[in-house]
Amino acid sequence: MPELPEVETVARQLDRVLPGRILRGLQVRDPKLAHLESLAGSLGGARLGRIRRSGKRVILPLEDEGSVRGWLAVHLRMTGRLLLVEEGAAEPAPARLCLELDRGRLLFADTRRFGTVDWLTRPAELAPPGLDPFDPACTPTALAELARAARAPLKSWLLDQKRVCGLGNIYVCEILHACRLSPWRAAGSLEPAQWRLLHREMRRILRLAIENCGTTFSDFQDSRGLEGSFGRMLQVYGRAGAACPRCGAVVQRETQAQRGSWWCPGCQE
DNA sequence: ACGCAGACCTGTACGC
DNA sequence: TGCGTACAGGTCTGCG
Repeated sequence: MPELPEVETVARQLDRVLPGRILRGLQVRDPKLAHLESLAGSLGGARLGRIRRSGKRVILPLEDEGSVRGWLAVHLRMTGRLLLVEEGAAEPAPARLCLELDRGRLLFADTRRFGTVDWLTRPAELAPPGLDPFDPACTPTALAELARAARAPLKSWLLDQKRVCGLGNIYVCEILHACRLSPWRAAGSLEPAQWRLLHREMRRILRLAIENCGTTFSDFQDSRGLEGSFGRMLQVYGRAGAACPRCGAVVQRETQAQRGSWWCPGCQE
């Protein structure tokens, strides 16, 4: 489910309440996360630091007297959720992992079990794989340079996290529609003005989605168990057969690189 | 460098 | 109601 705005939403919410809380215990409830079992004994008493996003991962630092012991890096993949459960409250969903805190618990719930949690100890491992859209280094020129001579379709190119990180299927479809660019267009064929437009629309749409706490298409929930409201603003994603809000043509869905692409043949080229 | 198939998992929606 | 099928926001590996 989660792309950059959803991960950012979760990280911001957790950052308001988690820093300073003490980890009392760690329960691994899914054998797929058995690699974390050795941490259960060693991390007791550690203090949570500032929570942030790196690419599509949520980073939870664990500290000791101000020095960082390491970072839990959570990738939510399709159905992962980080849910904060206050003292005494019932667990809203089956959890794969439970961090017991001095007050309450943080659950990692994840129906499809694709999500990952890694214990990182080297700062270099925290870096996102590609350019973050909000990184000052991510400029229209930098994007154009990265895509120079790329023949890959624009959509596949943008989904590759090693280039730009944070975009997923929903936001790529929405950004390309906003720019009037076809998902099938070769990435290396854009003019400088189109890269400027893409850069601007990418940031605008992601920022708007963050303000709306993300998109709940089927199962995204934030750390409070609430849905995001950006779904109401979708122009093309999931709207095959509907009229394009801009030109009125019928929105199409076609499979591209094994995934659905939604776009408007009337105004995207 | 790229596309594609298949994996990893489970739930939901839809057609018959 | 029940069964089968398609599909889902992500990413990896292996093959051509």
